[in-house]
Amino acid sequence: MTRAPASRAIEHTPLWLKLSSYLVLSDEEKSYLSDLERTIVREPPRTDLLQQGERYRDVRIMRDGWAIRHKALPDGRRQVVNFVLPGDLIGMYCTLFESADHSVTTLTAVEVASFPPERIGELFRSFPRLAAALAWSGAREEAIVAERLLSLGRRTALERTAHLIVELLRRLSIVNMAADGHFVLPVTQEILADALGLSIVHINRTLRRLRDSGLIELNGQRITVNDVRQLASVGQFDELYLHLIRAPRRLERAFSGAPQHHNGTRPDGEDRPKA
Amino acid sequence: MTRAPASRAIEHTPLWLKLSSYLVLSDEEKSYLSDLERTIVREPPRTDLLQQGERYRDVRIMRDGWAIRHKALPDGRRQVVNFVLPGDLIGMYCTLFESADHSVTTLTAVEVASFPPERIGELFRSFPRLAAALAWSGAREEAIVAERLLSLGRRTALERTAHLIVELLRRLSIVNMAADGHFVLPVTQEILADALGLSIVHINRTLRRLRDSGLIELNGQRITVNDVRQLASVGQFDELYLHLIRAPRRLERAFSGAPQHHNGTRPDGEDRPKA
DNA sequence: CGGGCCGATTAACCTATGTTGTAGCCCCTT
DNA sequence: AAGGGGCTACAACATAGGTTAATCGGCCCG
Repeated sequence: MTRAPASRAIEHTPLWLKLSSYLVLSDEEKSYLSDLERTIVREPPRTDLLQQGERYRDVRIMRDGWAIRHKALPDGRRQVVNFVLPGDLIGMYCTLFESADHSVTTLTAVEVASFPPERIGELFRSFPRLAAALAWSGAREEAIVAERLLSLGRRTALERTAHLIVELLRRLSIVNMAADGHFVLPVTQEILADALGLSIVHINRTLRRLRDSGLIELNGQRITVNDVRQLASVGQFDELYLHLIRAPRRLERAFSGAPQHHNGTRPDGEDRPKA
Repeated sequence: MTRAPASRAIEHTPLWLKLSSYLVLSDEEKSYLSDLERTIVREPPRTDLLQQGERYRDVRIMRDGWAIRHKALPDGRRQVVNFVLPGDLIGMYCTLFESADHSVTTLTAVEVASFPPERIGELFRSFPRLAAALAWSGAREEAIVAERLLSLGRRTALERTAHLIVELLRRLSIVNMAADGHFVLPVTQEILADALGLSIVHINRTLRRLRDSGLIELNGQRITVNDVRQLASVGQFDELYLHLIRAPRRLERAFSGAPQHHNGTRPDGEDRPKA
């Protein structure tokens, strides 16, 4: 692992990009966030950033590169739960738990920020809007996992594969890593198989069908989506679950006040539901 | 829907039970939580508490009864994402989003508490430890979904089914709804099928195998697990993912201080990682 | 008492996907 | 240049699980 100074201004950090699509953050929040990303670490491909069963680890913020979050059965069968892209958090949840129930492994060389879990408490106490924004980010991740569950449970191999490709395309464009329907997919077919609950042979067959039908092109790790519309329709892709829309105004309002000490009296209860 | 006064003291509320297995909460936090559960609503079976695509809804806390969280494809195929048991939150995440990406439907008559989403902001601002505890609860739920993803992707029908039964048994015992390996499973085989990504016929076959091998017994909706150990081993069940262990002490410590105003200066940074 | 509906059950048959095995390609290392 | 490892590709065969359809029992309701 290599250490390196933070090279980008916080405004160009993928996490910032992602969060600010959700909330407008204040200068104080911005500077706190940038402090969290102060310690930058580089790791080579195929490094475990977190291991199933592990007790304790720093929280990481992915800044550049790809990783996978995966779980394994004792006999070696493996499921990729999600792809970790720039702007995603690693082990955020794990700090709330005694030990990790999944592993995170890099696919490419990555650049991650790293901070000790104690700072999560600090964050919740002092920066409630930031805490809520991170909860939002976690919720969005869970929504992605739930959608993948729908894929594995109820979509055919072809549909699943199409769906995943469209999802990655959408997620990558948020952080400016995809343009014109093509992007780099630094992934072996084995990993795709483990993500989609298929055998490696069947993933191969399925990709072939997608190529033969002209929907996608593959050149090494570069994938080109020729017709996003049609691919999305094959995969029954509905981007609602990615929750790319800004927070509802009513919620913004609920967060807009200054943080308050709790003092035993309950905040104004005049907004009770219809009696 | 029927309104009813809160009948139980907060200490016996399932949410309280669940959260206090995680954090020791103060009296102030206790009274705020009890205030959130002030408005109680009863709903009959087969009622939608939340609908995919819906814009806005109160947050609900399940106090009694069962529900399912599910997603549907346009053509009607359906996946049950999770079972909602007493102590679980409904739509908590959805308030952070513009609209819901899943539905929640009751299986039995239920008793839920209901509060407007604005109070989430209030909660984050004034009760950071409570906010963290709810984030923990959300993280735990996502861990359950991820484990189900592993099931659908990599476990056989028999393993999946065994795994789910053990999971429900464990979750129900936390809220005192299972004893001696038996509990009420208010669920049709169609719902089980939708939860496990199987056809209804195959669920039937699989349950038969489990019965024939003497691992479980079914009498109407009552299910009895004769040998939890063995059933868990069939399902490759490892309860790590349920995160039933109390919060690590280091995190308790991080939360133990009084809430602080943020003031632009960063809280002590002396606990940086090894340099 | 006679529908009629819903859910469980089972049989017979079918297919999507898994398994096994072989080959070729690319890229590294020596 | 030879060898080896990792990955893609594809053919041949095997099977877990899906589909269709029929039966049965319980329960509600007129």
